[in-house]
Amino acid sequence: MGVEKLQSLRGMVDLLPAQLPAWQHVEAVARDHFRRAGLNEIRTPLLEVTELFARGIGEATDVVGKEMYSFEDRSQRRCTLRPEGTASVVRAVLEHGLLSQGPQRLWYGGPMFRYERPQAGRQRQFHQIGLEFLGAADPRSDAEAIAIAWDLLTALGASGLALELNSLGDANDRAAYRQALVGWLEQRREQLDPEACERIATNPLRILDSKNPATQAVLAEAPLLIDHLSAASRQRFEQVRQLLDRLAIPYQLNPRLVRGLDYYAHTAFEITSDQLGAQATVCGGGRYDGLVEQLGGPPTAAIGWAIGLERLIVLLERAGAAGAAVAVPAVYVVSRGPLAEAMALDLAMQLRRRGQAAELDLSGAAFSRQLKRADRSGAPWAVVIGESEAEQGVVLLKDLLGGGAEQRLSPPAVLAHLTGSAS
RNA sequence: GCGGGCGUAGCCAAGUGGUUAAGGCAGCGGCUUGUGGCGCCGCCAUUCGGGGGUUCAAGUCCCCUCGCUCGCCCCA
Repeated sequence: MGVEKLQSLRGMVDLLPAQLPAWQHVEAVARDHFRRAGLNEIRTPLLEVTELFARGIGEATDVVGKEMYSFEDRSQRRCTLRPEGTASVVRAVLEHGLLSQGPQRLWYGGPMFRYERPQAGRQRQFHQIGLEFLGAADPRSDAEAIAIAWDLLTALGASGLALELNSLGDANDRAAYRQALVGWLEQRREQLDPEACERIATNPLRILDSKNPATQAVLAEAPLLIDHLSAASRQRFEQVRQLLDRLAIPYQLNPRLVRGLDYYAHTAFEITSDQLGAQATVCGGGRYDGLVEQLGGPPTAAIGWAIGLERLIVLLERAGAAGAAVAVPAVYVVSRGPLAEAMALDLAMQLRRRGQAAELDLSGAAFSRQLKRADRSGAPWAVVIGESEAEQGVVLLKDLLGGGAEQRLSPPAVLAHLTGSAS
């Protein structure tokens, strides 16, 4: 039969005109928050050398191990569509020597790609906005980064938010803890689910995150990372907490919060909402003091986070805080007959040149049809041009919101009337 | 990658093996060859995501496949 219908790839979704006002609203509010916080935008390529993510995110992670869109280009270079933003931002900052100009306060936004099973709030192409402070070691930067995320989400009207906080300590702390945890887990191997057993060798910290109730029950007694922090790490965490208290940002300590990407250290946090179902995390982030060095740069303290826009917009819709409707024209121009139609195009363009949103009806249908559309467009004014008006060089200006009263005016008078200039 | 549910027009949706696939919204045309919001009339699925099978007969049953969805996993 007919030609096979084409459709978008699985997990790749279109954003249609009716949805975009909500997106644009979120983006505008985010931009404004970033501007006031003294952040500068950075844009990096969607496609990067695979090694950037392998080295930056960690080979043992799920994201790198099984979720990347990787392929060889025509010159046999290993390429990957970015699964997250931080590694690219760090690469760009190093490549262009931006750190020599001092600490960098950056934000970014755009599509990310992960080959996962699509689900509510989880697509294969999804969008994040995020910020990165590079060269920021002070505990105040942790609190500031979190506060900016919290303020942004709150300002947008997100509801049911909770901030979960943990400290992962530094590399030494984690090595010590890892040893203690592995020892403890080995003793209880037979009580753990098979997946957890596998992870004892590969990524034991992630076992703490297990959703398996039986495993969680066993883990209730497990040693905690927080108890293996050095005095300095502990003190640092305490400072961050005090600053958050001072900012009146509520949080819950979650000693089991272990972020999936390898580069995190010290502060780790997630902002979740109880309105989102399984994919509850709207914002995730933390400190990644080792990453810059790992990617070939100087030792550089850093912290950042990312917000998932699809999830955020779902959240705003559920909270009834979604954006405005699609654009409404100021004038709807209706015409019939060759002379009138030419005049209508000219008038519409002149209105646009003067800053007005003018919609031109090109259907050539009966006036009743055209006016029906004018009414539905929501425009407060219609300009009506028929053959007799066109011959006399005048147009009718019709008030669609009031009683529908019409004035006969010359084109310059209409322009003056609709653009608010003195008539 | 694993498990459950679902798939009728642009959208919502009736239909539960018997042969012309309800209805509503939107769209298009007309009543009104020049006037909107209301009304009335007409048009809008040779076909039920796609393919195969069972049957005299399939949107309805079976298999495969694609997609959506919910959960697991992971994460934003």
